[in-house]
Amino acid sequence: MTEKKSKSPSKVRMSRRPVSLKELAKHLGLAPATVSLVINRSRVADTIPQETKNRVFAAAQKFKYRPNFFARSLRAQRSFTIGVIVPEVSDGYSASVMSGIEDYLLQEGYFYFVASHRHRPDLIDEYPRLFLERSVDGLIAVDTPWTLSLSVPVVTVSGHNQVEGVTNVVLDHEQAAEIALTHLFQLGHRQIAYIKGQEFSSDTEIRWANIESVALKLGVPVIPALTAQLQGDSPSPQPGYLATRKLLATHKRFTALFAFNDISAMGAIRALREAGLMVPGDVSVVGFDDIQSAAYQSPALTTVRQPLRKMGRIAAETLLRRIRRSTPDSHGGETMVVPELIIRDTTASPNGARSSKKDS
Amino acid sequence: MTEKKSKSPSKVRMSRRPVSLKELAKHLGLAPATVSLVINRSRVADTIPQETKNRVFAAAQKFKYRPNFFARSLRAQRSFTIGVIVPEVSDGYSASVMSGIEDYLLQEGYFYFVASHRHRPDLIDEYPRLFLERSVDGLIAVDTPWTLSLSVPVVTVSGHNQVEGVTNVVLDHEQAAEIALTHLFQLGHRQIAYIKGQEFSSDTEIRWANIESVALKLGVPVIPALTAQLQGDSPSPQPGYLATRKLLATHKRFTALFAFNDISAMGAIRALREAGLMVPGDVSVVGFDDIQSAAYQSPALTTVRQPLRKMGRIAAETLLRRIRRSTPDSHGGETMVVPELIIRDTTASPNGARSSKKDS
DNA sequence: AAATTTTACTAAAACGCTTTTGTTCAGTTT
DNA sequence: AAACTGAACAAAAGCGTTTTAGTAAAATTT
Repeated sequence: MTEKKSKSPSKVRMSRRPVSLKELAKHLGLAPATVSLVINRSRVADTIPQETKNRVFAAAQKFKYRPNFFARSLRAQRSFTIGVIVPEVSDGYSASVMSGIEDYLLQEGYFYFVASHRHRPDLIDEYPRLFLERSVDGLIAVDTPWTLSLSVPVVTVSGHNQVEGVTNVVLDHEQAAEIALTHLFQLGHRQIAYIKGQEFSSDTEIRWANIESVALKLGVPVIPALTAQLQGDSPSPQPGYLATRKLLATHKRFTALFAFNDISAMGAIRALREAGLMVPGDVSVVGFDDIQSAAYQSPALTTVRQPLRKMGRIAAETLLRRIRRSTPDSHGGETMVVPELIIRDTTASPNGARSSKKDS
Repeated sequence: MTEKKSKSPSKVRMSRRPVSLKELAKHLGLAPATVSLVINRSRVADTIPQETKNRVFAAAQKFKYRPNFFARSLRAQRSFTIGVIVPEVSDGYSASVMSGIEDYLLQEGYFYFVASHRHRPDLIDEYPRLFLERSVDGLIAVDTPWTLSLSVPVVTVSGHNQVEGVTNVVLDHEQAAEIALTHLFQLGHRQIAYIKGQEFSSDTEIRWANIESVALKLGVPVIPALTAQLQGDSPSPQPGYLATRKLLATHKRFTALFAFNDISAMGAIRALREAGLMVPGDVSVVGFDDIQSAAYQSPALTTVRQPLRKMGRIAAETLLRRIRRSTPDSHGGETMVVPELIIRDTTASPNGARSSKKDS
C-alpha cells in the first residue's frame, strides 16, 4: 500500500510590498523619469551611458521592480488585456477556440477576460460594455451574433455580419458542405436528412445556405420533410436526440443524416439505435467539428473537422495586429479557414455488407 | 432556395471619449471630490442635501459617466479581478469548473483572467506571478498542484495540499470510492481493474488512497497487476485506451474496470471492444466526473458524478468572502462536496444474461 | 451677542507611472 | 571669446480617481 503523505514544504514566499519607481530612483540617486526611460528602452534614453543603464537594470533586478500595471495603463491608455465573449465556456466549441486564443495572447504578454452570455440578448449587449469599461484593448466574439461597431478592434470567430471595424474569422462553409455531401453522394446516398443548428448559433444560416446549394448542385435537393432543427440551448446531445426523433416520426425513409455538430450527432445515433436502426448499416451519420471524443464514439464518428484552435489563434493574431497598428482602421474583412473531412465508421454505402435489422 | 442576405443594420454606436469625473464636476459647478463622494455613496456625503445628490446622479446618467477603472484601482488598490489557473481551458473538467466560477464572479461584478499551464512547472510558477503583477484580488487554482502562499487569498479546486492562506474545495473521495466499489461489489464483481490518473493530476493520489482502503474494507484488495496508469497529457481518450491495452496484455482476468475519468473510460471501452470483450457483458466499466457526453455514449456510461460547476461556484464564493473580510486571514481549510453514483449501462452483473463472446 | 455646532462643500495629497520639455555642463566650432 | 552642439539627466505635468483634512457659512445653543 502506497502511503505517501506529501508534507508539502509550503514554500513561503512572503510577498513584500513591491518597490515603486520612485523608491528605486531614490536608491539609485536618479530621477524617476530617468529610470522609467531606461527601463522602457525609450529612444530618449539613447544618450544615457551604458554604465548608468546597467546600474538601473541591476537595481531593478535586485529589488524585483515591476511597474504597477494600473499606473501604467492609466497613463498609457493601454491595458494589454482583451475581452473574449462566448456563448458558454464549458461547451467544447468555445473552449477549443479559447485555447487557441490564449495560446497566442499569453505569449504576447496579453491577458484576457472571459464572459459567457448563454444566448441572453441582454448579456450580449452588456458584456461588451463592461469590457470597454475595463478598457480592454480589443474584443473577440466567439460564435456570437455581432452587430456593434466599437471604439476598439473586434474580431469574431464564426461571425458572419459585415460590420465596420470587425474582422470575421470563418470556416469555408461551401467547401464544408461540398466535402461532406460529396462523400455521402459517392457512397450512394440519395435520401439525406439534415439537422440544422439552433437559431442563435451564428453558423446556422450560412451552413444551411451552402448545404442547400451544394445539394442542389449534386442533384439531391434538400427535402423539407427530412430536415429538423435543434431546439434549446442544452450543451448535451439531447437536442440532437429530439431532432432525430422528430425526423423518424415522419416515417420518411432516409439513408444518411448530416448533423449540425458532433454533439447532436451523438444524440442522433442514440435515437436511431432506439428506433432499431443500425449506424452505419441502415443510416450513415456525419457530424461537424471533430471534437475530442468524436474519434472515440462507437462507432467512431465521421465528421467535418473545423480547426477551432487554429481559428482562435488566427483571431488573436488578427486582433493584436490591428491593435498594434495604431491607425484606427475600419478594417472589416474576413479570413477563411478550410475544413477537412474525417472519415471514420459512421458512414458506409447504403447497400453495404450489413443488412438492415428491421424495417420501421 | 432560401436566399436571405442579412444586411445587418450595423448599429453604429460611435463611442465618444468617455467623460471624466473632473469634467462632470465642472459641468455641475462642483468639486470633483464632491461628485466622487456622492457617486460612491460615501458616509461623508451624508450631509449633502438630496437635491444636490439628485443633480449629480442626473448628470452622471446623462453623460453616461463611468469611473475609469485603472484610476480607481490605482487609488483603491483593488482590481475586482481574479486570476484562474487551469491545466487547459479546453478540457471538460476545467471548463465545467470555470463555468461555475464565472457564474458567481460576474454576478458580483468581478472579472477574471484565465491561464492554462498545460502541466508545465515553469508556467505553474510564472502565471501566479503574472497575475499578482496585474494586481488580482485573489486566485483560484483548478486541478493544479499548489504550494505557494501568496499575499492574496487563494482557493483551489481539487487541491490537496495544506498551505497557509489557501482554502481547498474538494470532493469527498472516500465516499466516491465507497459508492463506486460498493456498486461493483454488489453486482458480484471480485476481479476489479483500475486506471489511475496521471501523476500530475491533483486528484490522483487521494483518489487512489481511498480506493485502496475501500477495496480492502470490502475484502477485494487491489491487485497491482490489475492497475494501470494514464500516461501523457492528451485530453483525448487515447491514454485510457493505451492503459487498458496494457491491462489486457497481462492476460489477468478482470470483470470490472474503474477508470480515472469518463474520457479514459471511453478509451477503455474501445480497447475492450477491440479485444473482443463486451461491455458490460464481459467487463463492467465505471467512469468518473459525469461529463456531458457520458450519458450519450453507447452504452451510456455508469459514472461517479462530480458536481464540477458547483465546486467552481463554491470556490468563487469562498474566495470573494475571504477577499471581502479584509482581515488577512490565514484561512486554510477545506470544503467538501459529495459525489453521486450515476448508474447507466456499462455496469452489470458478471454472470449476467449476456454471455461472453470469447475467452481471451 | 458670542460661542458652538452643523451643513455643505472644497483643497490637496496621494496612487505609480510616462513623456515632453527643460536645464546644465562639457566639449567643439567659428 | 562667443556661439553652438550634444550628452546626461531632471522637472513637472499629467492620467482619473479616492479620501482626509479643512473651511466658510448657516443654524443653534448658551
